[in-house]
Amino acid sequence: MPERIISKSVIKRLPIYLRILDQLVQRDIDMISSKDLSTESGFTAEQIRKDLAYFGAFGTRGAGYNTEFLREKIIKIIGLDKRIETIVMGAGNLGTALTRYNSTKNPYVNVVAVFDKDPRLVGKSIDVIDILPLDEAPRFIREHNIKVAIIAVPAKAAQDAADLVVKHGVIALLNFAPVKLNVPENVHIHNADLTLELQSLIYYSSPEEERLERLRKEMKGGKSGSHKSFSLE
Amino acid sequence: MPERIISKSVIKRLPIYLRILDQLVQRDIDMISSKDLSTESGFTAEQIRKDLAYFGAFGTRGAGYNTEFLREKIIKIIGLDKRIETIVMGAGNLGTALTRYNSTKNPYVNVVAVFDKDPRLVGKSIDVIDILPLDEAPRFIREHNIKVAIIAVPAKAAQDAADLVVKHGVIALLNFAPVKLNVPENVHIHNADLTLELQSLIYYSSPEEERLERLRKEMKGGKSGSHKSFSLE
DNA sequence: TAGATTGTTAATCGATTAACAATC
DNA sequence: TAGATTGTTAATCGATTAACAATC
Repeated sequence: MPERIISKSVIKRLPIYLRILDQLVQRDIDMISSKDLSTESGFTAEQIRKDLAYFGAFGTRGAGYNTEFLREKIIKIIGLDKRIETIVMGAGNLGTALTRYNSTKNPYVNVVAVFDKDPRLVGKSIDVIDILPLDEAPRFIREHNIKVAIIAVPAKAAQDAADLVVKHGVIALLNFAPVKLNVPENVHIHNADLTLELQSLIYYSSPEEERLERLRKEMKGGKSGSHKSFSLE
Repeated sequence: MPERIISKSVIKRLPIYLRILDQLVQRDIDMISSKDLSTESGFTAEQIRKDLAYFGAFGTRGAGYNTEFLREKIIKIIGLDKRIETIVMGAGNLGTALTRYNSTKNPYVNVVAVFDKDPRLVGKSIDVIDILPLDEAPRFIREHNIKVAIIAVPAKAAQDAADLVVKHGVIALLNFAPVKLNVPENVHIHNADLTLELQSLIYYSSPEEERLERLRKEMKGGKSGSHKSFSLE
């Protein structure tokens, strides 16, 4: 049943496998077992085999996976076989960092333009990528058939930026603004809210015992006073 | 049983609830139901109630949650009640963006120093935050009792940067470098690999039918030729 | 053939959703 | 009291892990 929908968790692991395969191919290693992929990726060998098996039988029993072959397969599965062109909304520090990185070091995705509303930035460029005014975005998106955009504008401007690009054909957004964006349901959003990441990390920044002690204390303070879950057991 | 370990998925949602509560408190709204929290956050009301119930009974039946009270609780649960000081390794565009954002707009976490090995950057500052040379990091981490660090250096330098900060007391890392970091098991890592985010988003950047068509084609090309999962059913 | 490793099915685990009694 | 909404238990769903037959 190829028409089964593949879960997001599986899709999220594919680029990790791909990166490892890139390195293996580069080092002229041409076979790898799920066990070795496990060591490299941190996922279990069983999970890796299962993930790959959703898409076909790409390995050879007794031998493992041919790195070049598997790499090509994953590239095609994700849809990275044609060079993907994307745009960045916002030419601040974050937009600049993302543009720089993805116009040189990302082998599969290319930033082809950056848009900003600040007239002092417009006309400049980030490496060889031009910073264009916001109102040129519609035409650019259409002409280049842009499907993916990165939102790196301030929170207040994020919904407008999203609306603008979606209106002209973008259907996948990587959102760095700390807001929940509302988009039509055919549009996919990945939120990369760095503040949230950092805050949830704080939870783990004290030693285990301290954390549990803190929780125990907080639970005691429950709204309705004493409560059965405080029992020592 | 307060000593039960709380799952990562729950912890990841807490900062989202917190942000909403921040806004509600600011707007002087003092009660909110799980239903309304659901609308704001996108999670189901049941899930929100369940998440909160792990930590205690913070609501009032028939009425909902007191925003200020719940906000305080979540702050204490995450451990954001004392102002958290963090450092950024790497003063490139990404490091600069993260420093800027988290020294002004993040209400709970503060970047207090940035480290870079480039002598041309050292001595400068990002807003009011000094860029310090790498070899001052050990002393700084100890003196300020830094527990959280953000890795924003190039891939090649990331493991060294992680080793350095961990050696001197850091136990939580937010890693932006596109590499798997090896750390002792008491150290927590959140990976925020923007390249991977972008690549997995590409999977969703073509319309559903096209995606399935692509998969069907790829499966046909399985290593070992024809294979039972290609059947039309 | 013997050894290795895949692909797949079954078992387990964990997280989400549904339902509802408790209670404000 | 009646209406609303929580907190909690039970049911479902989905994802991971284990086991092993298939096969290179």
